[in-house]
Amino acid sequence: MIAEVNTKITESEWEIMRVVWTLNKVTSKEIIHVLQEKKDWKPATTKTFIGRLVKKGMLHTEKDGKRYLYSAAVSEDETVKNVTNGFFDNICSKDVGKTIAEMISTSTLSFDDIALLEKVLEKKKETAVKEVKCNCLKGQCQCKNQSNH
Amino acid sequence: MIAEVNTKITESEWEIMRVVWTLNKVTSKEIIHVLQEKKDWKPATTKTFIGRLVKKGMLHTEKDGKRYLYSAAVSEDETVKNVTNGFFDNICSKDVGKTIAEMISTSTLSFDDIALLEKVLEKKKETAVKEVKCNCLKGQCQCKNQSNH
DNA sequence: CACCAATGTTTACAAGTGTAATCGATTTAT
DNA sequence: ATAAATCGATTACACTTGTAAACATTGGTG
Repeated sequence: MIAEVNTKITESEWEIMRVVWTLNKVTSKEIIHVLQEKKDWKPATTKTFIGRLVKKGMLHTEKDGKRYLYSAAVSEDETVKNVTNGFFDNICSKDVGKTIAEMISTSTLSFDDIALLEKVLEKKKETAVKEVKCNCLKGQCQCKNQSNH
Repeated sequence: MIAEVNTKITESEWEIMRVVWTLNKVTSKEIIHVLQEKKDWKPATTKTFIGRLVKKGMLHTEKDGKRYLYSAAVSEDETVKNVTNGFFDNICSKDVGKTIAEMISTSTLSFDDIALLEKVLEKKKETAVKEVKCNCLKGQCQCKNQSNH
């Protein structure tokens, strides 16, 4: 069986992972250094999070003399996907489109981004549905509120 | 000064809020009933979450005889926006577009959704930038990894 | 080779979260 | 009017998370 990786990630752990994703193979010293500036964490604090991530299986370790080189056991993409999925679970699937629209409106995007999004949308037409089915249970979204029999 | 509302919301609290957002003005009994099915929570559990939400200022109460009628003090839209903002804080602003594209790819969308998204994108062109500025600190995203001087 | 500095491990502790029982007040039914 | 049912408030408790100090180990330096 595959070694189980706990993909749930906390806010602080995310900070660590970002450094690892960026630098690929890092020592704790480097992570500590980066986060000391950004988050004003004491070295000990960063160490704690590193330790927890290793235990969770989200960081690989490779011995390098006295210390370890840390690397990511899960990709950033994968993690982002997990989080977004979890988030979309909290809203009615009918509202996902509207919510994405909202995100677009409030984000800063480049022309390239827009082009990409247009392309993706174009492609999406192939698999678009007439109406998204609501997956909520009665009492947890408007669609099923009035007349769902 | 405005009564402070703590907008941070936990997974379980979302469940409660969804019911309130849907039903607008509810008794604890109704909330309990809805969530007993979905989450298999004991009434006491639901009560705890309701209490915490009231304390946080996310639920308004209005006395109705012996009991209360609960209503939302924050809108679903607002809450969704808060959560997405928090989420986007965890990735490089340069990657927001790509991430939204990813969301579109993996979501089920209707033709109407796509039309809406196209419209929003069209509008977005007015304020699009040549290149999104990366807001990460060195060591936390690739853009600044190589040559940021 | 002994010691020091660096690095990982253990322990600590308060606050938040999930889960729930119990208590207390009060409305409603008998 | 008294008992029963209901509903909010209080208390409980384990686990997670943020924050960090103290401790232990060990590779490199003098």
